[in-house]
Amino acid sequence: MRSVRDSLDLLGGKWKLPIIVGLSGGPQRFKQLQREVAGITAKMLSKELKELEINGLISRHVQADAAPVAVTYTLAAYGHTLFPVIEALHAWGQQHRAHIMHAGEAVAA
Amino acid sequence: MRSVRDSLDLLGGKWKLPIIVGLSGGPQRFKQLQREVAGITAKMLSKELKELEINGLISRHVQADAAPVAVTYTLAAYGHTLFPVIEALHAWGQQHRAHIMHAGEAVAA
DNA sequence: CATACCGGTATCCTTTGGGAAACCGCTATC
DNA sequence: GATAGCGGTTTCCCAAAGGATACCGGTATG
Repeated sequence: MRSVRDSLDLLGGKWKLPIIVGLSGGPQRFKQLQREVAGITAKMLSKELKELEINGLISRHVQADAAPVAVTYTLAAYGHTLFPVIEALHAWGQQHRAHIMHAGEAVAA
Repeated sequence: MRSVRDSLDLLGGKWKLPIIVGLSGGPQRFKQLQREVAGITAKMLSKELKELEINGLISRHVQADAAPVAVTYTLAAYGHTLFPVIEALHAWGQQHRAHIMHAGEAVAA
């Protein structure tokens, strides 16, 4: 219970988990990531990325040599430990969508 | 990704999951539950319980015959489908606490 | 030259989440 | 009669979350 709340403290809010999902397929550049995490503003993305980095879940790499200075964000090793959480959420969300589609029938409680 | 967000829509916020955890041990009366979910106010608990009930995750039972009208909240069958989610969150939170102790470096979000 | 992309930051604003405290009728207990 | 517990609701209020918009210097592209 306390541990559930600990997790929620780190991962709570509208965007943290979606961002991690967005990075779970591999490193992404800022704008790429913004497109992937549909609906997020640059301000929010920037802010959330900072917090995620502080907590060691992702890492930020700057390639200064590149022409327009590329920045990539990568899911850190510690971030990978969140996969079970994400998978559980993913599975439940999927199941829930199906559940809702079927709703409308007689529901015996 | 969309499914993760769906889950977050239903379960997001500070209290929904803690409340479900609080009910996972069996039915609880309102005040009992409030004591169990440490820190929650009656207003919040009342509001969150309504939303959880609307979404079919818990059910509310009134025993009007009893002396001071007992009300009990129970995790509905559908609420039980959240156990994998809760367990994942619980495990991660526990692990994270250990992780932080080990690193000797706690960073609050 | 104009436009667009990159990786953001700064400013302003609205919405919401959520806490504190008072109060409700009812009952049982001291 | 006073107090306490139950299951809440109501009101007031503040802080935080989050959205919209504009802007920055740099480069490449048409």
